[in-house]
Amino acid sequence: MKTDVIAQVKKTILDSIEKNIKQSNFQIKIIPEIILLTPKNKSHGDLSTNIAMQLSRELKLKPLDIAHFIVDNLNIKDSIIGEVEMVRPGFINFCLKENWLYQVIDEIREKGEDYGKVNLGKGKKIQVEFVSVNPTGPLHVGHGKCAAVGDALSNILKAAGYKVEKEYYINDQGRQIDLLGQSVQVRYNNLLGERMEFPADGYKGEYIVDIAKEVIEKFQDKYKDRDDQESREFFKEFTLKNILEGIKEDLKNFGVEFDAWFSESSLYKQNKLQEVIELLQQKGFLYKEKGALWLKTTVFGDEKDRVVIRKNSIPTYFASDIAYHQDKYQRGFEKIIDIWGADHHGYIQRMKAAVQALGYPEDSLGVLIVQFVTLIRDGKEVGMSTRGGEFITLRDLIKEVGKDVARYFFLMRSHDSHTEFDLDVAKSQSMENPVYYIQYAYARICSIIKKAEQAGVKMDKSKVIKLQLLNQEEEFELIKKLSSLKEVIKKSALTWKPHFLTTYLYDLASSFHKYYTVHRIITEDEELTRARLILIDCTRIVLFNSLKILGVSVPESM
RNA sequence: GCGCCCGUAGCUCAAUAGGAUAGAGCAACGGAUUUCUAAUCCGUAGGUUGGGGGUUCAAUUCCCUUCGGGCGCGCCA
Repeated sequence: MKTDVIAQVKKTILDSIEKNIKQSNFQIKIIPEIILLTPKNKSHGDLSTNIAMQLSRELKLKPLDIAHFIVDNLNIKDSIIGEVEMVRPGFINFCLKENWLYQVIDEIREKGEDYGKVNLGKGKKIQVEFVSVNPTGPLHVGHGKCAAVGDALSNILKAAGYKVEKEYYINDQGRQIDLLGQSVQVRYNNLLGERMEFPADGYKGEYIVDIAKEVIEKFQDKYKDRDDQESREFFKEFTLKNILEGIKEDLKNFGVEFDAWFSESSLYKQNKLQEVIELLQQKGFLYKEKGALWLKTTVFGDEKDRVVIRKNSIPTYFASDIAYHQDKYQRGFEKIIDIWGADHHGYIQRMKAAVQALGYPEDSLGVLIVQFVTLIRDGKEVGMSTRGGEFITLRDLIKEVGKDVARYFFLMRSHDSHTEFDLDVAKSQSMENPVYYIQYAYARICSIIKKAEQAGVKMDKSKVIKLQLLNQEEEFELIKKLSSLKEVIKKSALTWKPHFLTTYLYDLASSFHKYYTVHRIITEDEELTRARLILIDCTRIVLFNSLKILGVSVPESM
């Protein structure tokens, strides 16, 4: 089994440095974590550490002197490590012999679809809950960004060795749902010529009328001019089901599949809410005031205490959420990630407080805030107000630009910065569009491999490949890029930022395109051709694995 | 008023868990194709990282302050 070359070299170096420091006369309490990273400037070597500078303050010595001591006593017997040098402030840089790059190729060939996986999570159970839009209307583009981020992050965490479950929480309960049912009921009656007053804060969207029309199609005037319990229940359920199906379908078309759909009303049916209130009562975090029941969230740093049961004895949304989160922990998740839109950020503190009141550590719950999306058309902002009439749903967006482009655009920037989504760029099949740029690299590789096969050069595992023939600058660059996938996955998983992977993919595609332009893959020299084919096939594998994580498809021809 | 996020090239954004000369794309200008897909590649130009302090050997990154933009501050969800 080919193992991770870089990881091995790192270990060798780290062990030696650490041993070295320990054996010295240095008076240090705790040795800081020694970090080896890849310098952006290649004249600084393949790996670099800043440990000498980190130690300099405590030791009151010049960083360069410390670096000298470390390097002089370095005992590294790894054939792959070449030169070691010290530079200005106190960096220690390691140059590796070119051999290591060929080992990367071997590793990729051997691991194939598993290349890029790391065991950071060690099987830890983690839940990612996202989208969770109230089922009172269709998904809009902002929800699409949450969906893309949540889905990609889940895939990244899986690749990083966590056991991940994706969940959607359905608020299928309470006043808003009653109101939703009523809205359709009134529209239904209106369509049938009945005069019935529309609820004051009812849902006014056109989709409500569409649902009413569907009721007519299926049930004609069966519920006409009725306002009894049965008809109300009927409209509520019909509408809920209808909208939820739409949401599920939209998400499916967007490439997002959830492992679980969790219904709020199930919490009530199973008495979970009552249980959690009693638990909090026992723990002494609840008190009565002004006829309502309050949770002492201020104990855990919230601005003010929050109501869980209203004066009218109806629980708040917050109460359901507490019960819901308790249920998550009871299902054995060690870590919970909630992904919310930016308009909910004010909710983080109270949710974290609730989790702590339940007895779980603060950082067991992580909340990821996804900033808003602005759509641009013809250089102008597209109004997103529901009333404005220009409202664009996720479904519209997918229809207009396609799933791949939509997903990529949502993932190419950091989730905590606003996304400016230019529809014209997204639709252009040109170099402006980064999605095509990356997919094109993949298609190009597939095309070359096919061509080589037709010419009789097949990638044969049994043949000995002379990887040493890969000695061009562009080839080294490309292999180095290939080697850094694992670091990228690791970083994305630790910071919960999928955009690191997106950026990486673009760079990788760029390295390949450059290589392609300068060198021919299929040459007169069969051995060279074989070596180069292996290289681009490895590139294909890495592109494939990364695009799969992002949920963007891989076309073999374009 | 209080809290959170953001401010980097003309525009949209990056910047490895504080690191070395702040990088891409678009737009502008100039080049490359008898070649495995030009949806590509190369070059030029473009910056006081909003302003001002501080911490550090080292700050776009951390702290304080100020300005500008977004969002949130219900017994709504």
